[in-house]
Amino acid sequence: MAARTPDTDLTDTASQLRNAIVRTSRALRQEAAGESGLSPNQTAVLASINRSGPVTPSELADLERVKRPTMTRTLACLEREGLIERTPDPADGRSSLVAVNDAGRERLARLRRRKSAYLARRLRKLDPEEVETLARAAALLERMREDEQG
Amino acid sequence: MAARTPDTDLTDTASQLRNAIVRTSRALRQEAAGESGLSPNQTAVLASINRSGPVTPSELADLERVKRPTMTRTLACLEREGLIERTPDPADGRSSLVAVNDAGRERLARLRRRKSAYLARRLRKLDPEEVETLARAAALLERMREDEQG
DNA sequence: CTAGGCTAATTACCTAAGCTAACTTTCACA
DNA sequence: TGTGAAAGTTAGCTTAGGTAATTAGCCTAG
Repeated sequence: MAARTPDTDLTDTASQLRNAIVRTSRALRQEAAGESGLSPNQTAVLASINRSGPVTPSELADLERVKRPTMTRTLACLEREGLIERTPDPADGRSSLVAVNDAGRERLARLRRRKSAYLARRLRKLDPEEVETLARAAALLERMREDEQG
Repeated sequence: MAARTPDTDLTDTASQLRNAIVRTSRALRQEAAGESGLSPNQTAVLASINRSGPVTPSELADLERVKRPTMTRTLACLEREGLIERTPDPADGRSSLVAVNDAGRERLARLRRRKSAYLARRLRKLDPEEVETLARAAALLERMREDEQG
């Protein structure tokens, strides 16, 4: 059976999606510089730690799909901000377990509530079904990312 | 009437979308480093020039929502790669008009065809209606960006 | 039970791509 | 025609990605 979605459409959609993501991500970074005190990257990592519980830096690097040195730096920053805590890994003396502390959870909750954030501001101008489309797109992007985990 | 989409949902969706975008954008950058020869940013700018025809650097900076010095650097790079051309702006001696040349159009077409690109690869594993959701999300993101143009 | 190799984390350094500030050239108009 | 604003660039800062090299801890073969 012929594919419902021929490859030309797919690569075209891929291009459009890619450009939209790149541009939106740029806008997000720019806004974060303003006020929040935490860059979009740092926020995403903090959310990841929160979701995955105590986790080693290496696991986290894999989750976020960055290299370990990059994660080392991000974690150092989150630690300096007092949002995470490390405990020695009982199973491996080379490693440690990273977890979000109270301050970090508070910060995440606050960020999640921010009505004036770039995206929240814009979402409020959309129809409910458009918001729903974006919510499902977000879930799909995460799923796509996780699928390639191996 | 009560909003179909209460603010709590909105800010929550905003958070999820934001993290998904940040992470996907990271993955895109990483892939681009590999092979394509053009970063996602440079690609997005090239596509923008192609879409908007001959355009001044300032207009382009506004379109992409970056500052002028940033655009100067990106244009310098695209020019070095031989993908764009500048002609003096007949209407303003301080400025110039930037346009994609044949090599640039060829490059864009090639990128659009790349079936092995990060997103294209993953889109092929989704249902058609999921692909459709992402396509609509891309359009929405672009629209949201343009709405704030002022 | 230890030698050698593997792995986790870090450090040092490079690059891309945002930004602001400051400078030059050109424009516009009072 | 002189002055202020605007376009583009240059210089320099920051963040966040990367690789290579180092250190410390783990594990296994002999």
